[in-house]
Amino acid sequence: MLSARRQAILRSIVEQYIARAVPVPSRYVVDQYKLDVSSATVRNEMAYLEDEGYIIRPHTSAGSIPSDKGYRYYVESLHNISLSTSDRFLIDHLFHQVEEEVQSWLSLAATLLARLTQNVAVVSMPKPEGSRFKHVELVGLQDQMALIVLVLYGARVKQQLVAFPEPVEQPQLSAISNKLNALYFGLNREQMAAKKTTLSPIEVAIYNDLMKMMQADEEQFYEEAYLEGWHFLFGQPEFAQTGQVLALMELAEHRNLLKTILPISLHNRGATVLIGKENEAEAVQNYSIVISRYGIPGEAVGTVGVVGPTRMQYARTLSAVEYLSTVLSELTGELYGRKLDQMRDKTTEAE
Amino acid sequence: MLSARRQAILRSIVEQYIARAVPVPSRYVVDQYKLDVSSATVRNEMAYLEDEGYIIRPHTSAGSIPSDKGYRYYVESLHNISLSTSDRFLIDHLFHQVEEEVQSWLSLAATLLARLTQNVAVVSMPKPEGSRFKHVELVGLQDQMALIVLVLYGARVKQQLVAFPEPVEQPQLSAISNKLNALYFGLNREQMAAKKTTLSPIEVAIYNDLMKMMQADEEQFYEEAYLEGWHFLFGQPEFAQTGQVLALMELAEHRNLLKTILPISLHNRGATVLIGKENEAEAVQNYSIVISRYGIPGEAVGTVGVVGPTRMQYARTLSAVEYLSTVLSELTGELYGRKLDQMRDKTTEAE
DNA sequence: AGTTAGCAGTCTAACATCGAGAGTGCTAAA
DNA sequence: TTTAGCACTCTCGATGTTAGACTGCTAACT
Repeated sequence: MLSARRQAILRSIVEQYIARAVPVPSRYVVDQYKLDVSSATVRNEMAYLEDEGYIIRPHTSAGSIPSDKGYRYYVESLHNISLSTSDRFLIDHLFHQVEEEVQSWLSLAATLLARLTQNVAVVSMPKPEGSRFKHVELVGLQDQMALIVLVLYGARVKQQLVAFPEPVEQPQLSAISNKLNALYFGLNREQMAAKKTTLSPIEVAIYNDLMKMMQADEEQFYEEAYLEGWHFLFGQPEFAQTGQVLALMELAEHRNLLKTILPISLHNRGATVLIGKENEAEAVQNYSIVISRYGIPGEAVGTVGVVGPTRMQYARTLSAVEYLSTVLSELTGELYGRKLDQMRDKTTEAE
Repeated sequence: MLSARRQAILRSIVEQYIARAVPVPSRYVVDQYKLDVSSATVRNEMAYLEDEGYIIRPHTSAGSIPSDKGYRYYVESLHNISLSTSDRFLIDHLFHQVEEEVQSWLSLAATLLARLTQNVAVVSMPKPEGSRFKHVELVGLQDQMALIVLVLYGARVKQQLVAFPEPVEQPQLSAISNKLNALYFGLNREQMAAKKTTLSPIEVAIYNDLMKMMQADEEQFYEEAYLEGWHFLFGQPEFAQTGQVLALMELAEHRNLLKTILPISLHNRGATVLIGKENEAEAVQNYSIVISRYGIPGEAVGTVGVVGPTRMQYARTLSAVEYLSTVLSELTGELYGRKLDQMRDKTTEAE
């Protein structure tokens, strides 16, 4: 446990480094740390902090920058942070006037989060563990072809083309969809497979497609996510050399970034912060990740978070991620037909 | 008109600069240009090319790099280019095993094109000028809420939540959708607006939503496009400083890049190449764009193309864009129920 | 007239040197 | 325990220098 003064000094170093991206000399700490102490005293304390690994010096006669451990200490010491009312108002306002479509919500959330935190934002779809059949519709496109529109629980809509060996008329298609709807309503994939019924060849073809679509839906957790705000990263002085961000972008384009990041949130309640080397994946060990699960546990959960330099505004980022997580939770709740107050119980409990 | 030798020299300079990204000295031109001439002769010719603005020298005693005009000459001199059979085979193969869903096609096309050309690929949705109503489906989600699933011509499916002032049961929803389907089948937005009928308040609410959805569909031309391959750009030596690409990325994230790029293809048949300053938008004047329209003129068209440094492999890029454009045209054709050979007539005619 | 050898001249990139400035670490005194 | 003060270290920008890469030009050659 650090003495109060050392804490204050560390805090000052972290905040100044976050703000200015330049090693912080003892003099600047004195300026900010109002109590009457000289820079020499601060230097002594800084020497201790350096020994303990909270701060690092680029070279002997330079100021200090926080280490991952220093950032961690700083983050742990944050509490009672919350987004400014004006930001909250902005978010609420924008969410009220956006289309009522999941994609729009997520896209808006990603854009907003990126803007607020000046970093890359990640928002994934809210998804139940497995997909459940709700409704299917068959729309004839031409003689031997139709569009399958599959509605799953959670207002997820899938579409796929299907070709038949022989022409099929719309009335017949409607009959088939009625039959399938009656048969499978409310079931998940296993239950549908277990259901023994005799189906015509055409129905079998459609049934197979439905199963494939539901499976694909379950697998595309990692695919359907919004990544927004790359250009902020390039603006940061630590990434002036393109090489630094290159690895991260490659990861992102191969969808591996999402596989790396998204599972983090699932094992924790509330927002999680991973700083630099605390990350398992090597490519993100120069970055910090602030991430939170949202949605209704057991029903449908998604992930919302931020990736940025370890030198990020943790307080602001944490509060932004947390606030957006509750907003998205409410929206998911509406989608799943829960009463909002029921939902609030579940999310605030996590704090 | 340049003499054959000057052409050959220019060509050699362009190709070597594309390959190595380093100013090309006269000696290297001699090495590649097999005929017996000395570097001095080549230098004389290079002096001419420089006077005429085909090449540029970074400084007095440096090799030369092609100017936009030089690239333009080079591109014009390309002919009979086509993608290697192995690449073509790869593309065909991958497109055969992908899901039959427009999004999958486009995403695959973007990824492939980015890989093949090592640059940023842009692929936009195939879209008719206006949207035409095909089918609507109403799925009750909870008492006072339903999901509108709107199918437009071109297998475009839109979904939106709608809330009612009072509970509405599924049978009533089905009745409404039947009525609307009978009423509006095959109409575009203007025709739907012109159609005078008496609608119940709930029907009016849905009608309004439908109109909004169709309008949004028409406007989202610029939104729905796939951009893939950013990381290649950062690998290029000319963009080692992040500042260069920053402007482009910002443009991309605000969707303005698409507004800039996509219209280019619409006024031309076949692939279009815009080199450096030939671009109108300032932010892309350091880049070249190779872009082509695809689809069925008058029915539904989309855009496929590449953005990269002016120093790009034009032959390869052109052929890749052109080939993917025909592949996507065929797929669009299937979607719109045209016979493939009809379609081929239209697209090859453009060459 | 076109070509070329040869060489002077130009420019860059890499490296070394230098000095100013910034900050520290240490010492000795308060 | 704190601090004034100073020697020491390191960076950064400026300046200088040199080797090497190419060119441009001239004069000779075919």
